[in-house]
Amino acid sequence: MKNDTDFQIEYAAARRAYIEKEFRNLNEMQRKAVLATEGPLLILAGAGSGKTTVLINRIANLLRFGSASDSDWIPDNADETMLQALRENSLDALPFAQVQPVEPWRILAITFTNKAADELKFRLTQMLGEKAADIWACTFHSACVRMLRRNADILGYSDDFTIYDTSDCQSLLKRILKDFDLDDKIYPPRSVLSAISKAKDIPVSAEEYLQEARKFGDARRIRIGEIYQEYTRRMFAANAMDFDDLLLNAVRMLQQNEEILSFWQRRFRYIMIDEYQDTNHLQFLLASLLADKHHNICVVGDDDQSIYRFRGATIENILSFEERNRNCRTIRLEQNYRSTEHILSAANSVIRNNTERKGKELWTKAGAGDPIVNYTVSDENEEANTVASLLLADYSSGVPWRDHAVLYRMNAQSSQLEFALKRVGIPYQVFGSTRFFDRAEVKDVLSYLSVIVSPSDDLRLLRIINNPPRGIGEKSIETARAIAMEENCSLYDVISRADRYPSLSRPSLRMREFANMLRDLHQFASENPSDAVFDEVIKKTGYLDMLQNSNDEKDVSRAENVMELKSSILGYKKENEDPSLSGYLANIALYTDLDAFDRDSDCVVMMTMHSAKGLEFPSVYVVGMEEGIFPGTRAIGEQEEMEEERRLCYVAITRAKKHLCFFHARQRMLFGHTTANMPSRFLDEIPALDMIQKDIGSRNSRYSEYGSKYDQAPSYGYKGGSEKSFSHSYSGFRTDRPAGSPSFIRKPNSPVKSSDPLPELSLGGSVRHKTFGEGVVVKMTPMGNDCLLDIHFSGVGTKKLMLRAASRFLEKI
DNA sequence: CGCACCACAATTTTT
DNA sequence: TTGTGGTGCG
Repeated sequence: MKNDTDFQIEYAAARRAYIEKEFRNLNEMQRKAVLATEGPLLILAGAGSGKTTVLINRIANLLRFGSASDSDWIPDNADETMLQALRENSLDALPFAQVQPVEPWRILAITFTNKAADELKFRLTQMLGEKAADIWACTFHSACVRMLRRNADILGYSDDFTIYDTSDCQSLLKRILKDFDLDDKIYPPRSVLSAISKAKDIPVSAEEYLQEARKFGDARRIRIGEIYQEYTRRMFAANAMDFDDLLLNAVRMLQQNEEILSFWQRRFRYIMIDEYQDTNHLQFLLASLLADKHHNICVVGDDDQSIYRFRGATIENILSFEERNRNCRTIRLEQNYRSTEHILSAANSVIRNNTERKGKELWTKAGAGDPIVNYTVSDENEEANTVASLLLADYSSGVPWRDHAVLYRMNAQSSQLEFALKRVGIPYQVFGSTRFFDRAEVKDVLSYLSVIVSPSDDLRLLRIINNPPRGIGEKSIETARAIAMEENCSLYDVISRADRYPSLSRPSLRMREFANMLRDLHQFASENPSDAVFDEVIKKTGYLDMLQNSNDEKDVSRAENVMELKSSILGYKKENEDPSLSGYLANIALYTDLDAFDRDSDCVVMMTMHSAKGLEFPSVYVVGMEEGIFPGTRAIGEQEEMEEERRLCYVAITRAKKHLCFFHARQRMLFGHTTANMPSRFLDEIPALDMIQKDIGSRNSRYSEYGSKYDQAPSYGYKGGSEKSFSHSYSGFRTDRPAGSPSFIRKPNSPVKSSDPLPELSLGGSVRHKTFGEGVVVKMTPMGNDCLLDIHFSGVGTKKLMLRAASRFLEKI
């Protein structure tokens, strides 16, 4: 009976039905995607269509049922009893529904951000428990690091290679330009770096690049080729890799070594890649290599959300996935679970103006919802004030701060908004300005730690050799560098035996003292945990002393930042079984500010539209909807650029769940110049039915001007501490721990400490606000441990303020 | 050698 | 307007 074809079909169908029941909470398309386990699969997932849910359930399906949902194969021992059990959905039918359940470590799930990876891991753990820990859910870059740490030696790197972040690369490049005596106006570091990055993406080596450039006789390209070559040489000498190198070297490693390739190919039976529209060519190569044995590669993406073309992402990867994988199945997820109809209609209408796309229409069962509001304001101050009052109004009707996001095109637009919110006491979090790990003092200390791990890291050694000052001057350093160049050894080697070089006789002693200190620290690091190394470093180098003995008040916050770094080291130690200093440093390099996004703290979120990708908020405020800003000047007249801007607009719109507001100003001051801009063309692309117009007019402009006088004073009225540290959020590592995060996650601009004295206000009492002047309290509405105040300021009008956070602007009179 | 002052330029940036 | 990098002086 058991080989009977009918039975086989029946059994497979019953098995599939059984599995389908497990995923009955998904919609049909989602379920299809979850159950299609074998072979290449392209999931075109519109914004808010539940793609993470699909990813997670797909993994769950693989772990639980293996390929059963997508296979005709039935076990030899399959019989009527088992079929019956499946049909009856009986509890012990599970084994009958399994075909080679997948071991967790055979799954590779690639995301683009650490945050997304953490989120994935967290949700997988929730669903699957402990075994989720063995799934490789990580970014391309961290996957590469993990693979390279095992075998980078075949490429000539040692396994404790360091990772250079963008600013490290920039300083390296600047050094090279200087040494080559090239003008950084003619060879701007950023664009040279991007040329190198593009070359690596193809990938083309420095030698090939040079050869090609020489063939065409292009002088500039030859120069860039030479820079590329030197850059590569120095990176290698420092045992360092930049972000592109991580990918490039992983690819090289797999291409060059059959054994390693086959190891990883066999290991990853299923590969999933999220945000596929943002992959570059190297990432495509890497994925292709890894998937070349099992061909079980599932990519999820949305061509309409590709907004990183400028960074080398190629939409081509997703557009041609079907051609490249002939037996590929494609599933479209178009039902949106996030937004209301008006918002989706706007999104669809805007993106329809793009030509290069697969074509997709989002729809929802959520209902029409509230129309979008398009505000016309007179200038950027009124814009900020309007946002602030809308936020306050919403908060006073019971909506938490965290439900709101303010999005803009450029980080430079955030400052006026910050002041407006600060003034009325709205807690907020700004993302994307100076990263914590980019701060000079943090980089300094990290450089010490890096050099201790790998002394051949010339770049970082240069950063600290005379910092704190130890009498090793520019001249001496140059001499030492020249010797290092000549002897083809590292700078460290030269200074540690400085007494051997007559030309270094004067700084010799100080150099050797410094080298000895590093050597001792290196020794210390091999026997002590990383936090102790940190302590030893700041003690022995006198770095913290330097900050603490300084008269500059900025150094107080610098010292705080340095100590914050220790928290992050401790955090790393706590979360890793085998914490090493080099592991910590690698982790840092791959860390971004967005990872610190803290949805637990009740704050309004401010970020660029780019950073907002992948997030959602009940209320979204998009400011600066003006020609020349969004779309930016550079995109106007450039078809491709414009389409990217439009995709960005699509991303911004689809962040909103319920409420969406646009703002455009009649005139705006940006970079010190006032310009009058037309409303953004994207606004015209939104159907009138979905959007109502509101003109704030110039009624309030007098008051905003009054306010603007103070808006320009950066640290106005702030007692002690650094302003910056309050308006930014940063933290150490976060594998998802929703609550109970260690203390180094700082709550930004959070309502003032409850210990701070609050002005004792009473209804009808008089106050003075540092911006608005004198006023009378006309209404007090207690909210949680705070209080919403309505204060009538003479000549300004009635303003709503939050007592706690606005108290530093307020005094009782 | 360190600090102060002035010119200059300034999308976006998952790693 | 803001931040940064280069130069010149004490």
